[in-house]
Amino acid sequence: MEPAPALRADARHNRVRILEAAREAYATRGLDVPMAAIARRAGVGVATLYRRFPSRESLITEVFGDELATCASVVDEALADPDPWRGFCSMIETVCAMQVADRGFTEAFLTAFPDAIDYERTRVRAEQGLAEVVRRAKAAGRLRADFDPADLTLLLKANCGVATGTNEVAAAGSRRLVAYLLQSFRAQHAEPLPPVPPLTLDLLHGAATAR
Amino acid sequence: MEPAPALRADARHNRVRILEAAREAYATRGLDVPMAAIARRAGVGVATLYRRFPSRESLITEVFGDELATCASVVDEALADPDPWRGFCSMIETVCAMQVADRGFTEAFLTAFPDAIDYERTRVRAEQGLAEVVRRAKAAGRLRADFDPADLTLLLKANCGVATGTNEVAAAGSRRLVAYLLQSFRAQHAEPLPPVPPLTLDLLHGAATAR
DNA sequence: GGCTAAACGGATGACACCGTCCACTTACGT
DNA sequence: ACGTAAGTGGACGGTGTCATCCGTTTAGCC
Repeated sequence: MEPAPALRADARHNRVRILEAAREAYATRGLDVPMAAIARRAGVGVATLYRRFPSRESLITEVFGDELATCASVVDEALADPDPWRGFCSMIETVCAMQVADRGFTEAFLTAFPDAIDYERTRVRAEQGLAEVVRRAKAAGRLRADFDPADLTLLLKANCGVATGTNEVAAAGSRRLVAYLLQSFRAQHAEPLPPVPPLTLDLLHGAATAR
Repeated sequence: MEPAPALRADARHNRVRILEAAREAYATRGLDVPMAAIARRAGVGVATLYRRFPSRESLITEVFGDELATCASVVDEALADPDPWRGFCSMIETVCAMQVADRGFTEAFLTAFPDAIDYERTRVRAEQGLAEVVRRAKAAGRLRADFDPADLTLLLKANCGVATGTNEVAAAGSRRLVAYLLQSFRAQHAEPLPPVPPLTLDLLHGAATAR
């Protein structure tokens, strides 16, 4: 999977610089930063950037790959928590805080990853972990029975909407939204029932791609 | 307020066509549609469009003005409902459905209206109505006491996040999100309390502008 | 040290959109 | 009917971004 043509030392160095610059830029200014800006920030020429990452997409994919890994680790933490409900909640809070802190991350979630084949594995693992977190929380009787794993995607997308705008306000808004939603998710509060067909992750994903 | 320089008949006609075209375009493709596309859709030249609406912003402002008026009428309906809680709920559901159905409307809400001086009056009226709806619902004991009118903005922004992507999926997601949130808003469910400082509308508005 | 392929960076062409300018057309008052 | 001012459409210059090409520099091996 890695026939890595063995980059020269300076090339490897620059590659890292580019990734760092891209991550910073995406985090602060969102996903559609000019390639030239990233190159400048990284202290390299545009050509270097394009040689290393043939398309804008491949760069985004690469950067986002790391973030996705972080996500996966958050899921693992949730599973490690002895209290299933606390794990569930703090997982959600953490990811939402990440979304607010990093605008690019947010957009990447919306825009979906068209060719994220490399991450498919990570993604699947994350999804399985997620399903397990949900299952545990339900089994503990704390999470309402009609909660669907896809509701997490829903929450994430909702949080994206709140995450626009800047820092503190977005952060406060996000925390409040999450607090509200977590209350709805609790088993004790399970009202009649939300009369809505749960969405599958695939559908949401497909829609984002098809846009 | 309307020294209306009395447009010629054909000009008036075209103006309407432009507004219609713009509304359609914004609804389906979002807010950043090329001016040329709108002109073509309206069957007029680009110059005509620019003469009628000096800047892209002024066009958006104009189109959105109508939508805002619709919004205001929804608030009035809520106030007219003898059951405060039902009015509150259906108001939210209606507006959210509108957001999902019209992508431009959604974006306009996020991007804020920098020079919407003309609408200031409508906006203020809508906000006052909103506050009244909230007050009534609280007085009826159905809406939790720590609910802040700004939470409506929060909900709207969250719904924006869900509204991206296409039609049915977005619609289903939105309905489900709203259902969840409405449950949290109910007085009976008022949990310990969301430990989050309520946001003021001004802050949210300011943040969107400052972006 | 010196050679070579890898890596570099800036200049460059292609493209899309914005907003203006100008020569032609048409509504409408007399 | 006809003159004129208002209205119209398309062409055009300006700008910003993408992605490539090419002459120059440099790392790494002998």
